[in-house]
Amino acid sequence: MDLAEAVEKIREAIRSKRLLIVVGRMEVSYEGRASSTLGSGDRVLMVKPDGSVLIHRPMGYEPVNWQPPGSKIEVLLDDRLVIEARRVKPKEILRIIFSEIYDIGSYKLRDEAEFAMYATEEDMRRAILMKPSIIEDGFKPIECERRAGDAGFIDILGVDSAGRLVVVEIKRRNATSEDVKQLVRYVEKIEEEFGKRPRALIVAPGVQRSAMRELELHGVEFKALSPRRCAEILREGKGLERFLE
Amino acid sequence: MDLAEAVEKIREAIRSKRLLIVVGRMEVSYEGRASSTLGSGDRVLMVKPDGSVLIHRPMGYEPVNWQPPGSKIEVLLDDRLVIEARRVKPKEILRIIFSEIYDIGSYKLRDEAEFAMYATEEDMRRAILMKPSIIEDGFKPIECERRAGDAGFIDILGVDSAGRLVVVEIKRRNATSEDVKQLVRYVEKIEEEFGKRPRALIVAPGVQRSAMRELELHGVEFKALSPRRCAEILREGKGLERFLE
DNA sequence: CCGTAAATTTCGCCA
DNA sequence: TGGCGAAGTTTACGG
Repeated sequence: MDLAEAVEKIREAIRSKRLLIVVGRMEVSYEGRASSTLGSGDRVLMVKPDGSVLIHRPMGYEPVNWQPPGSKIEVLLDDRLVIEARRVKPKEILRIIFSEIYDIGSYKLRDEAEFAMYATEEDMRRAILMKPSIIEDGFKPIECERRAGDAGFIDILGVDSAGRLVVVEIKRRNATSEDVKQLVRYVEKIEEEFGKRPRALIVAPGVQRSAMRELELHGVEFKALSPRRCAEILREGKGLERFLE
Repeated sequence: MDLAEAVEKIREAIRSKRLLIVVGRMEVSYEGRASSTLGSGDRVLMVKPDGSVLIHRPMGYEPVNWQPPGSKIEVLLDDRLVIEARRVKPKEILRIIFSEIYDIGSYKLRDEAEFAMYATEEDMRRAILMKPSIIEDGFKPIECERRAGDAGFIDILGVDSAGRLVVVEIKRRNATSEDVKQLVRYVEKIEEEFGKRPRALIVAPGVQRSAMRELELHGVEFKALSPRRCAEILREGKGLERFLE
C-alpha cells in the first residue's frame, strides 16, 4: 500500500471521527505512569472516535499497549508512518512506528444500545433488601453502606430475630480470607461503637478453602447465596411491582 | 455482502488460526459468572487465534463483552449469522448475533517481539535493594516479602543507621489511607514478634490527602520516590555491571 | 490448581 | 476534580 495514501486515509478517519483499524508491522513505546517498549511485530491498532487507542497482539485478552479515552492523536510521516497518542493528566505518550501496513479500515459506527448487566454485587444487595429472609428468617436490614470508622463501609447492617446486630458482607464471588479479615475489622468497629459484639455474616456463592479456616477462627458465619438467585429475586420483585400498579 | 460468503470467510479465518475482525451491526448476550445483554448496534468483533474474543463499541477503553483465551468458537448460520464463544470452567457463553456485516478482515500475524515494562513496583523494590541509601542514609534491607502473620507480606524489612527496625511499604502510585492502614497492621505484627515497635515507612511518589491524616495519626513516615527515579537507578546499576565484566 | 498481590488496572459514583 | 470500591476484573507468580 502506498504510504502517502495510507497516511491520508488514517488522517481522514481521525478527522471525521471514524473508528480506525490499522493492521500492520509496528514498534510501540509508551512513557507515562510507567514506561514500556515493544519491538517490531504484527499487530492490530484501533483508534476510536473518543480518543481511545488500543494495540492488540495476536494473542491475549488485554491490549499490550493503550491510551484511554480523551487522548490526542497525531499522525506523522517521517520516512515511516508514526502515530502518537498523548494525554495531559497524567502526562503519557504512546508512540507507534509502522514499518509495514497490511490493511486499513475506517468505519462510521452507530451504537446507542443500552448495556444491561445482571448479577453484580449491587444486585445482590438489592435482592437482600427486597427479601431479607433469603439470608435468615427474621433478619431485618437497618442500614446500607454504613461507615465503620476508618475500616471502610459495611454492606448491610441489620438485626436478627433475637434482636442482635448482624454485620453482613456481600461478595458476588467466592469469599477470600481477605474478605473475612475485612469483615472482622468491621465487627471490631461496631463492637467499639455499640459496646457489644455483633454477629458477622458473609454472604457469597461460596468460600475459598483458606477463608474457611479464617471463618472458624473468628467466629464468622457464612450464608451461601448466588448472584443468579439474587437476579431471580429481583425479577420476581419487578413482576410484583408491575402487578401492583 | 453475501451472507454465505461471509460465513465461509469467517469459518476459514478461524480454522486457519488467523486473527479475525468483523465490523457490523450485532446484538450480544453473555451468560456465565454474571450475565448481560446488549441490543443492536455497530461494533467491532475481534477473534484471536488463541480463542480470545473481544467486542468493542465505538467508545471506551474496555471491550463491552469478551471471552478470554482458550474459548471455543462456533459459527452458526440461522437466517442470521451467529457466533458463539464458549468456555467450560467457569461455564460461560458469549453469543453474537449479526444483523449486518460491514467488513471482514482476517490476518496471519507474526509477533515474536518481547514486551519490556519499566517502573513497576517490583522495579522499585529492586532499585531500593540495589541502592538502599535512596530511602535514607544508613538504611540496610534485611528481608523481602516477609510474612507478617495473617496481615500479609512486608515489602522490605530493614534496619536504620541507629539499628532500629524499619518496615517499608512500597507503592508505585500515590499512597492511599488503605496503604497506610495496611502498613500499620504489619507494624503491629512486627511489634508482637520482636517486642518493640519498628519504624513504619511508606515509599511512594506521593500521598493522597486523606492518607496524610492517617500518616500523622499513626506516626508513619513517608519517603517520596518515583518509579521513574527507580528505573534510572536500575539502569545505572546495569551500566555498572557491564563495566565490571 | 489454589492463593495472593499488582495493574499504565478501568469504571462508576459521590462529595 | 479527587477519593473510594467493585469488576464477568486479568495477569503473574508461588506453593
